[in-house]
Amino acid sequence: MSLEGNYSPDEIEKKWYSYWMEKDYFKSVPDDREAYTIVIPPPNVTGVLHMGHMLNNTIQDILIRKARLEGKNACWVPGTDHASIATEAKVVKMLREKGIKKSDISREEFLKFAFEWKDKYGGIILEQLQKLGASADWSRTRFTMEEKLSKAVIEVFCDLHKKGKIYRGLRMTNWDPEAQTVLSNEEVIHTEENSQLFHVRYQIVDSDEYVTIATTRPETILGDSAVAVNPKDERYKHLHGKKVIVPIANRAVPIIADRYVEMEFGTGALKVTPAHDMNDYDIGQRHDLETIDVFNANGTMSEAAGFYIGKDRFEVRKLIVKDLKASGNLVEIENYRNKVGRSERTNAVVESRLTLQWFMSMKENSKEAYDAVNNGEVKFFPEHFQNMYNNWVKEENVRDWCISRQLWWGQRIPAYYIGDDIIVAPTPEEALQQAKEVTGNNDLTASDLRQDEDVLDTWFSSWLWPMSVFDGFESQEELAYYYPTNVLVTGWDIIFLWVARMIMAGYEYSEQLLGAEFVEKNGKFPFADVYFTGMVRDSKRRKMSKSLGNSPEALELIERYGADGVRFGMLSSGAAGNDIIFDAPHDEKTKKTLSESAKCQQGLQFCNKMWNGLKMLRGLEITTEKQSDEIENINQLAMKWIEEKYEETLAQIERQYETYRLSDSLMTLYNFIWNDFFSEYLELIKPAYAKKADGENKQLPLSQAAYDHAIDMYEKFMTILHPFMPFVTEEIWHQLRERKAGEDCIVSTYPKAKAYDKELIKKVDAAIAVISKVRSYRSERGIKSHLPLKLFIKNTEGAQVLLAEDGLKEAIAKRATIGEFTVTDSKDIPDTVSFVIGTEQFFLELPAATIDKVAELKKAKAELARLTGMEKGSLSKLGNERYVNNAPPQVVAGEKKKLADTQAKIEIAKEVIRKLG
RNA sequence: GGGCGAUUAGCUCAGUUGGUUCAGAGCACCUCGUUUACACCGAGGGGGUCGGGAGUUCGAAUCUCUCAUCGCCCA
Repeated sequence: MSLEGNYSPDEIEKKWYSYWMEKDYFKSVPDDREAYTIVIPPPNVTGVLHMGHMLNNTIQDILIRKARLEGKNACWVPGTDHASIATEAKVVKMLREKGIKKSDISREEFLKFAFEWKDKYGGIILEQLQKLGASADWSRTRFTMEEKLSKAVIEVFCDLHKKGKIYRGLRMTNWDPEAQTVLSNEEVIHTEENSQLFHVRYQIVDSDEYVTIATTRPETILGDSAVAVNPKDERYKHLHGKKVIVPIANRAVPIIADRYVEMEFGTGALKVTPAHDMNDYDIGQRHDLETIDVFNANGTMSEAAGFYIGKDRFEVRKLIVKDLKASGNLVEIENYRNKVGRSERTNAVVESRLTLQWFMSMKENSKEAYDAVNNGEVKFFPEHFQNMYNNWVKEENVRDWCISRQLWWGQRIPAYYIGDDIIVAPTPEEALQQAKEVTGNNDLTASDLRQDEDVLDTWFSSWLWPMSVFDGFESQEELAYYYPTNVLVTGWDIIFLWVARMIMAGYEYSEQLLGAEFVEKNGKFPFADVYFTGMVRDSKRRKMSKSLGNSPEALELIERYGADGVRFGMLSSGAAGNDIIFDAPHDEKTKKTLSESAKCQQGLQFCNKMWNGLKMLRGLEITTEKQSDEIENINQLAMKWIEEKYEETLAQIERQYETYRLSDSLMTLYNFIWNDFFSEYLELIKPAYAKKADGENKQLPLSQAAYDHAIDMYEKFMTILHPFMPFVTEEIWHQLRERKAGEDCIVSTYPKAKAYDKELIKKVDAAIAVISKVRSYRSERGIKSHLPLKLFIKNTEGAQVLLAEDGLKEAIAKRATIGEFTVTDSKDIPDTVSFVIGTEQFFLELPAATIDKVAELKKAKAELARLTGMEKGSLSKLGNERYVNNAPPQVVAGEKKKLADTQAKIEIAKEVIRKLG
């Protein structure tokens, strides 16, 4: 690969990814090393890569790559989720396009189509993750509905049933009329929507009087069984026990008194529809009311409604309003905002419906899950998600988990019915055997048993993921090595759907599978840490989604900026746990979000910067001859300093990793590489140009020692940066020097942080400040950067200490273009301006015409005022006994030092003013 | 209705148990520079009463209370 031109990621990324795959670097098999394990949050099998995946998987990849570099046995298990509702919906749609109706084919035929579909489109998202650089062990790719994992799900169902934790019952449930299945509470998204509140009057039986109720759902009037008022409500006391006529339906229903009714809401009278509202159902139970289900499964009006039969519920809302108006029973329509529950998957408005379903009791498991997080066995990052978690999982709030779904795509519930008996068994054969025992009839055959038609909730398979991907339910060999996993990286939106339930499964099964001794030693939890990523949002803070069209195309971003650039962009967009605002611009004309990003661009520019730095180093002439003392001194200082800076950076990054502050780590590293390594270090060692005898301007050579050192440093931070930007680092790693087989950045050694020399760093910081000050004067006065200037430093103890550092003086001279740099005892040097760095005073000689005495005086006076204020503050603090006695000694000592420094600076400022004025 | 979180520079955000110059970073912006790695660059610069108010403290961006605005979770 030539080093010409700018860095172009495309080819390089392809090359290294296939190289890593060939070398099997992502593969993990149990050995005697420490394991570092992450299981992927399995994306939907038919999904395509979106911004959320990129963020999430970038973070997982960083953690895995770092662990690998640290010599751990890093194992990242990829896979996909069968996503029953979403996938079934897609397959149904695909079949419809082929002219096939789901109702016309058998379960077996449907599943055949579904598996064909899955085989065709199922792997796409995983291939896309590879483009991002994900170093998952692809040989371990799992699927929640594959045979082994399904077997585990069925076993778990039977086991929990045996333990009495799974039961079947008739409950008010959430019904998705589009998918035509029941949903768990967690799959219903409640949002505020604009709607209307209809005031409808019901006539009192045998009276001219009416009672007016307010409802957002007039179409359910046909299912009314009562009108309820608050018992304390004076307005309606005279109506208790009377009856009213339900409009349209023309049925008489009782007026009942129930404390649930809020007197202030609407008219204070509530229509009660036990079949279609959770609260109404409860009222119905209390008052023994009739339950009239007026909807069919698909959300159209049922026979029981008696009117509008077969029409959709929202169409009926309009019709019924019209009819109510015509009969004079519509009193008022009020605009209103109310919470509407929609299906997470189909976005259909969810109906409450009384259905017979399978549930899992949450009582015991939720308590364990609560304790796990609250006693610190499982740690959340950021911590505050613990509050949200506790709120859901605590005993008084948690509700039983509805686990059956009226779908075909999923694990079929292993429950078999014969007469009134329910047999739960892992296989039909075992079910038959049990049925014979239960009924006492030995002549039963398989056809006498009817298996439950429903499948299990997708999450009922994903909650086992950290165990089932290691085949933990059939053999414990791998599980014992990889379990518990180290960290789970996921979005906070599935904290209840998934995270809480995996914790429950961990506590339910780890001991059962691995034994008491194992869990005693290693813990029952499925993961030690949970890193919650934020949601990726657009500039209006809306969640990025396909339907809104507000998301850039993930793959286009990778094409444009390279995976490294995109990883950089994702990471620098926001801190852990916070939602991240992704800065993709908007095309005003087409209203579309462009697949562009300034932050990803910055990432690509960073790659380019490193690329060009390498180019420069490689282009230098190298010599083994001894250089001038001046050059040797500068090089020595630069080398010493960058090593200390490197150690400082490393220590900082390590601290940030511990709390998963990965964006901070990347920025720390970015600053080190760009500012310290390139802008300071490399500029310090870079040889100057000199006129040769023939008049040609030629760059001097660089000493071999300095070159080798630069390459060493470069190599070191390639390893540190590798987890964040794997491709560019691997490429540069190989460009830095000839490599033997297997000597690759991805498997290089991550260094351990060491102590570093803070004093040296401070001294060089001061030197950099001097250089910056000189340049600032040049910039203000329009003095060319290559015109040498004279610089003086006042001879003090501090100055001696500073200049005792070999090379420091020369370094300042080189970087600030100082012709003469002299230590002076004089207080007054003509044609100079004076400035203070730290506590040292410097005088910079400038062309007389460029010195503005008035401005200098003004500056000096302002400085004096600032310093005097600071002195006053320090004096009052130190004069305060309570401060001196209460504040920690090092703080007081610091304050004393600050005062002394301030006072020294005040003297200098006064001196400067005296001279000028 | 119950709960959680946020409010710091034009934008996106840090600020680690209250304490050394703590008011920061990146981007954006302004000025200058086409010097020989990189204009996807270099040098320099401007910019915030830390949402308002009160309190605790020797000391508050940080702790407490309160108000305001915004976001989220669960009913």
